[in-house]
Amino acid sequence: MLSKKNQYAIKAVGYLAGKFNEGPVGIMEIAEKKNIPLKFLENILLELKKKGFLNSKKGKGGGYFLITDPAETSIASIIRAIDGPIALLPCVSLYFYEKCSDCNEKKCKINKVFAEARDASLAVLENKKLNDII
Amino acid sequence: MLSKKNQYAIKAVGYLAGKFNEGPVGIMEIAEKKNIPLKFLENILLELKKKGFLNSKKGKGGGYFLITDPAETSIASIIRAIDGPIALLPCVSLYFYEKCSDCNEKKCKINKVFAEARDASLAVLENKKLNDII
DNA sequence: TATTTAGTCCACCAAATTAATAGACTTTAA
DNA sequence: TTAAAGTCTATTAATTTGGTGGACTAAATA
Repeated sequence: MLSKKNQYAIKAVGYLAGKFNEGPVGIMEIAEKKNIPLKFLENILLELKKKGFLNSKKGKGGGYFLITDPAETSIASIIRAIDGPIALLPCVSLYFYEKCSDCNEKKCKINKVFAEARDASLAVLENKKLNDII
Repeated sequence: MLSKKNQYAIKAVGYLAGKFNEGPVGIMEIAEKKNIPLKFLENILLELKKKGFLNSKKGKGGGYFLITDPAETSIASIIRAIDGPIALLPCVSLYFYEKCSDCNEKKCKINKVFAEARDASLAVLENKKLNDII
């Protein structure tokens, strides 16, 4: 299961994708429309900004806006930015790999099964873009 | 990512699957072979016993053993027993479903994408059995 | 240029969950 | 009867989660 933070992040970023190229969207508007606690949302948007998905404009009429192309930004990339690994085990993660303490991955069947599950899941999450969740 | 507990559970149950019908396996043996903290493993095996996957025998020569057929016991069922939902969002979970506060699931594209990811992942995890990870 | 609106940033907190440990108790084989 | 092995309860430590507070900064506009 994704963290709550990540669930909110996806909703927020989906909302911003729907307003791509329409100027800054106020954080209050996103919080209200998507039912996200304001200050929690602040943390999330800031993090997405640091990770390069969003930018913001200060002052009156300011807000957040998507800077990556929603037709090119995968759902997987958002999940990785917030929660990290998508794989179910560290030893099959592509971006956050950690070796098992006790198994030989060449032979380990657990590794094989979970690599297959990861591939199946990523086939969807890498392929689907923000445009697909507007 | 699965919880550490679940990662250990899968290793342990995989080990027991490899000794199916060979009598009780001591908890110490599992802990050592699979590099799992003994007392933590105790919790895990007890939980798997309560959920109906294992049984145990007390006293000298005792230990734990699998009672479900490893050819029929899916990886998905073990994950559900320990961590609960496999889906990435509550609103697409088959066994632990929770409604979103703010979206119409008939229309929600987020729901659709994550349902598809869930199906892809489950196609593997439901299909792979304990026999496949010995 | 003063005021107001709105985002930035940093620190903090409480609750829940996760990971792990301790130790007394029960059962069973030899 | 004793030693080996699982049972059970409880406690603890660490981490994550979900959230708050408040001072600060930038920009529009009156």
